[in-house]
Amino acid sequence: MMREFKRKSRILLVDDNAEHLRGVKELINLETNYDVVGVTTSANVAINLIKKYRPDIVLMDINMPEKDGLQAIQEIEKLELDTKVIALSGYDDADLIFRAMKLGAKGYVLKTMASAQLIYAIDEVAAGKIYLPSALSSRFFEYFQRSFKNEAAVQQEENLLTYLTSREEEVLDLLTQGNNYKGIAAKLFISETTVKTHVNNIFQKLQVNDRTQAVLYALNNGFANRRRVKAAV
Amino acid sequence: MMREFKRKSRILLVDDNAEHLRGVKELINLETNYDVVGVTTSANVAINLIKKYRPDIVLMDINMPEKDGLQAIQEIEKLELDTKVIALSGYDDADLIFRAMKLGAKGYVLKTMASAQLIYAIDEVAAGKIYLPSALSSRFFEYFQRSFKNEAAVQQEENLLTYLTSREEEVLDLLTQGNNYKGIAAKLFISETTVKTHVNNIFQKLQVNDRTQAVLYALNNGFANRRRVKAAV
DNA sequence: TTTAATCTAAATCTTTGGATGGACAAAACA
DNA sequence: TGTTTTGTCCATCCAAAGATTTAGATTAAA
Repeated sequence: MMREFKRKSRILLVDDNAEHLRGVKELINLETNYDVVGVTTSANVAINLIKKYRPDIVLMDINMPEKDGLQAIQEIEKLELDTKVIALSGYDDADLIFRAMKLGAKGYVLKTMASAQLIYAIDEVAAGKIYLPSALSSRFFEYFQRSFKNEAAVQQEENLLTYLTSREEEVLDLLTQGNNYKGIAAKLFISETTVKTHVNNIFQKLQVNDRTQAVLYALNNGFANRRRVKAAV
Repeated sequence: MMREFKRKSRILLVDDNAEHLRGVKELINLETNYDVVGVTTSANVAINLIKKYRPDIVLMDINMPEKDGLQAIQEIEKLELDTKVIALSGYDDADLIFRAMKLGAKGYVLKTMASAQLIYAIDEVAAGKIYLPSALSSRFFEYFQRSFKNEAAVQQEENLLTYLTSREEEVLDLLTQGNNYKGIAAKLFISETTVKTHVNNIFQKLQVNDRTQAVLYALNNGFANRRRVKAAV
C-alpha cells in the first residue's frame, strides 16, 4: 500500500534569510515526494514566480522587512489558484497566527520547530488539510474566543439602547438604513414632525448630537442583533 | 518528577444518553487524576449542578433534544466561572464545531473517537489549553476561512472606496467617527468650506446623498480595513 | 383614580448640511 | 512642455436637520 503513483508536490520557498532558506531546501529535498521548484528572498518576486510556475505549496516567511509576508499571503489568495500557503514564522504570537489563518494560510509553522514537524505540516497541507500544531492551535483559539467574548460583553454592559422604546427602535432602525426624516415618515405612516420628536428622544437617550453619531452608536453596540435587520444602503 | 500533589480535577458529565454516560464515567474513573463529581442527562439540571459544585471540567453533549447543548455552553460561559467546557458530539459538522468554539468551549470531541483521545483532550484542557483534535481543527479552519473569504470578496468587487483620494479618505475617516464639518475642519487644519468640497466629492464618488449613507457605505465595504482606524464614538 | 409613559403632532427658530460654480497653486504625468 | 489631478478656498442659496416647547390621546401601572 501507499504505492500510488502520485505526482510530486511542487514547493516554493520564500524567506529573506538565505541561510535558513538553504537549510529548509535541503531538508525538503531529502523527501522523495516533494520538489523544491524555486526559492526566493523577496515576497514580490515570489508573487511573480507563483503566477508563472503554479507551485502546489508555498512556504512563506512572514517576518520579512521589505514586504510583509502577510500581505503577500493576501495577494496570493486573491489570485485564486490552487496554491496552498504555509506561513513560516519566528513568533508564536496569537495575533500573527490569527491574521495568517484569516488571510487563508493553510498552515503555520514555527522556525524553531523540529524539521519533522515541518515535514508533517507539509504532508497534511499537501493532502488538502489545514494544519496548525497543537500549541499554536491553542493560541489561536484563545485569541478567537477572546474576540468573541468582548463582542458579547459589549452588548451587555449598560447599553443605552435598552432605554429605547420599541417605536424609537423602529425609527433608529430606519436611520441605520440611511433614511432621512421624510423617508422615515413615509415608511411609518406618521408625520415628519413626529419622526423628529422620536429622533430627538433617541439623541437624548443615546447621548449623541446627530444622526450619524446615533447610527454609529447603534452599529457599535449590537443594535442589529437586538433587532433582526439586514445590511444597510 | 510529575510528582506534584495536584488536586484532582473534578468533572461533570452531561449526556442525555444514559448508556453512553455510564461508559464515559467508568472510563474517567480509571484515571487517577480525575473525579467524576456528577452526571446528568439534562442540560437544565447541569447548569444548577455547575453553580453548586463548581466542577473544573464539564463534558457536555451538544446533541440533546430538550435543551440545546450549545445554548447550555453559552449559559455556562455567562456565569464567568473557571469551569471549562468540552463539547461532546456525534457529528464532525464544521458549523457545529465553529459555534461551539465561538461560544467558549475549550474542546470538542467526537463520541466515536477512541477513549484515549478523550482522556488526552481532558488532560490538555485541564492543563489550561484549548484542544481540538487535528481532524476537527482542520474542519474548523475551512469554515473559518470560508467565512472570511466572503468578507474579503465584498471588499474587492467594484469598491467605490478605491476612487477616493487620500485626503478624501482622511475626511471620510473623520466622518465615520461622528464629526461634523466644523470638527473635521479643526482636526485637519483646513477651512470648513474645503471640508464641504471634499465631502461633496465623496458623495459623488460613493453615489450617496448624505453623510449617514456615506458612513454606512464605508462601514459596509471594509473602509476600516483600508485605513487603520479604531472604533468610533 | 391619579400617575407615569408613550406616541402622536405642531409651531417656531437656529444651526448645520449640501449643491453649485468658480478660482488658484502645486504636483504628478505624459 | 502642456494637461490632469489634487488640494485648497470662497460665496451663495436652499433644504434638511435639530432644539425647544407645548399638548392631546392612549394605555399601563400604582
